[in-house]
Amino acid sequence: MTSIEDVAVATGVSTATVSRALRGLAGVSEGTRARVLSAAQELGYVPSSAASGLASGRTMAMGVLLPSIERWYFSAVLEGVDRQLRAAGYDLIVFSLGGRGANRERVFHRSILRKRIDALLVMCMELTEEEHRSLRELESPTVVVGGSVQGVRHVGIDDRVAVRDAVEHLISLGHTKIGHVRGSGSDGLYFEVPRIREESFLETMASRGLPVRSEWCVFGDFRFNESKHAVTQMLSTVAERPTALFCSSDEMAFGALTAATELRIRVPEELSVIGIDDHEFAEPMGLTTVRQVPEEQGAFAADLLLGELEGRTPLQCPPTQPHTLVERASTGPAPS
Amino acid sequence: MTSIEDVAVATGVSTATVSRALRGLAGVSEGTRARVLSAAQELGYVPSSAASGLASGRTMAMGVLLPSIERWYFSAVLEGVDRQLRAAGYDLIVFSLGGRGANRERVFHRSILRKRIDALLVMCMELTEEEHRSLRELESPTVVVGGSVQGVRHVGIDDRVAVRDAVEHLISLGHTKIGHVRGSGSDGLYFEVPRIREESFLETMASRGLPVRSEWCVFGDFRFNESKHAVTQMLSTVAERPTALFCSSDEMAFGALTAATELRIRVPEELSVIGIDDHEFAEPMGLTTVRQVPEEQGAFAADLLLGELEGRTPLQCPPTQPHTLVERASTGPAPS
DNA sequence: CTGAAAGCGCTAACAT
DNA sequence: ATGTTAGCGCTTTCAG
Repeated sequence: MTSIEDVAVATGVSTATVSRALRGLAGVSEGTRARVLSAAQELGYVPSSAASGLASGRTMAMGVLLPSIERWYFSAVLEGVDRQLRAAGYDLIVFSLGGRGANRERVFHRSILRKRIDALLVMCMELTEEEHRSLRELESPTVVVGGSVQGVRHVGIDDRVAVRDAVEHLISLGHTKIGHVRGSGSDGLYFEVPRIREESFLETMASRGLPVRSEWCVFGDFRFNESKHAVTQMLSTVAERPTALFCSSDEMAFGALTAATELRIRVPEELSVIGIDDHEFAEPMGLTTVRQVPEEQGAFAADLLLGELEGRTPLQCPPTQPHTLVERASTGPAPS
Repeated sequence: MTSIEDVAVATGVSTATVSRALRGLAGVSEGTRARVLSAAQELGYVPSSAASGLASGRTMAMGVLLPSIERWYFSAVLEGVDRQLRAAGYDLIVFSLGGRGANRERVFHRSILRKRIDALLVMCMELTEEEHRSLRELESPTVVVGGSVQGVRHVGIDDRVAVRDAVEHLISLGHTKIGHVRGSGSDGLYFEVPRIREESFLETMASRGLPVRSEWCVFGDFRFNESKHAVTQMLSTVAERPTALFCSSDEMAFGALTAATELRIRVPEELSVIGIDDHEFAEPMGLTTVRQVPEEQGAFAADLLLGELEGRTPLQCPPTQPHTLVERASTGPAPS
């Protein structure tokens, strides 16, 4: 590998000057900079991140800790994070717990703390007190994306209001018999979001004086398949059917939609379905939903962290991210 | 930060011994090792990856270069890669081109080559000759996952055969009027797979003496929405409809399914639909498809690379990954 | 089995 | 504007 030394020799300057020139620092004459640049180019020189990281204390990499990569929300956030990071010349290191929390300790110690990252973005999970302390000692700025977590600032929509908007949309269409398809965090990894969504559903119903029937509330595990089964089961056994279903995520709403189709229950004439997310499939499936844009959330969070790494003053309370009701064909007036 | 020096002092041994003890190398008495371990534990010592990377030349990180994170196949592969890496104590660095190939040069030089990774897994895209050379100089083992690429070994299914299996399944059901929903790589990032799938469709049809009608072949861009529109358009304008549709991916098959539903075309009575992938939604949507398991492919590729990093002899031709036809409700006998 | 010492390749004062 | 000089924290010969 060609090192900074080689470039220095080739240009006839010191390594310090090469370093300065390459990083665009002030205090290098234009002539020298040009010669350094071309020599570096010529030699195919690429600085070693390990060496510069060791010397400068900055790794130019950011970590993202998440429960799993594959879920729509997570990969979308990742996409947004990556976009900003790439633009800023930072690398993205992914720490996935792969659905299980078991190896979490190892992830944290063997990876995150190894001075490999300058900042950490945590997706929808709580850090233990000890993990927090470790990060504070490392002085790595941290932010949570997606689910509010006590004591840590977070970037995300206001789930409470988003749910209320969804449910009130149903109510405004005349629905009173409203069921709920809820999720939960696998292994308690991101339990906050499903909980808040359920609470808000109950609150909104209560505030409108509408009863909630427990047989209309089923568990869809944030998944299409689970939701489809649960909803099928519910719709085909219950004495009286709900006229609308609020689903805590679009994927579960897809399940509800599919269940309805298979049971020959017309949507929205007999059953309205609303979700949350605006998943890529929501539009083609005609699903009414509350849109959130995870990619933007990820980008926002990444920018926030990036800003702090560049010395901007820490933002203690990032602004709430926007959500919007998107009306499509899956909701309609309650049957009379 | 507590350094190896601190641990050495606390234990009363040299840093060299601490290093050996912590890494489990031979030549350290059990007593010493135990004392070192407990001191390290006590002090909360975590080795710096930059320092050890610089000194040893191994970063304990692997890179994954992909066109975008969010597409199902990519994130699923990533999940598999991460699983194996995590188990081996390696970190995962993600280089996403974010759909556009523009910043590719920068990604490569500013990131990949910066001695930040020990090996590179490339997803579905070709490396330029120069990129290859760079990696060879770095001596980083490389492998491509998902689409065969000339001159580089790759891990993936045999797309040609997979497509043939799908199409022959339709033919065996008596279909002769078969259409195709094809994809393509965005910006030529992963053009190989869609091309092979299309070719194989044509070949299979030809080999059975079946004509291919160009008006039945539409472009779905590997997406639900595009596919739905294209299929809707096609089915509602064509003089005679096909009785079956082979879709180059499940997501496009979902689009076809949805299009059919909206047009009140019964599946599979009037139209059979088959995809490729076995996407998470395929089962609940009742889609017949050819299953591939990207997570396993990613894990396999990661293992392959990991093995070489540990000195196992390079595998020039990784075995073809398996695919299986999964029959569900979306395919049935051709209408008579 | 353990220690001393020489770097790995770069950055960051401090000089000039 | 540029060079000198120390390290950054670890690994790795080479001795003992």
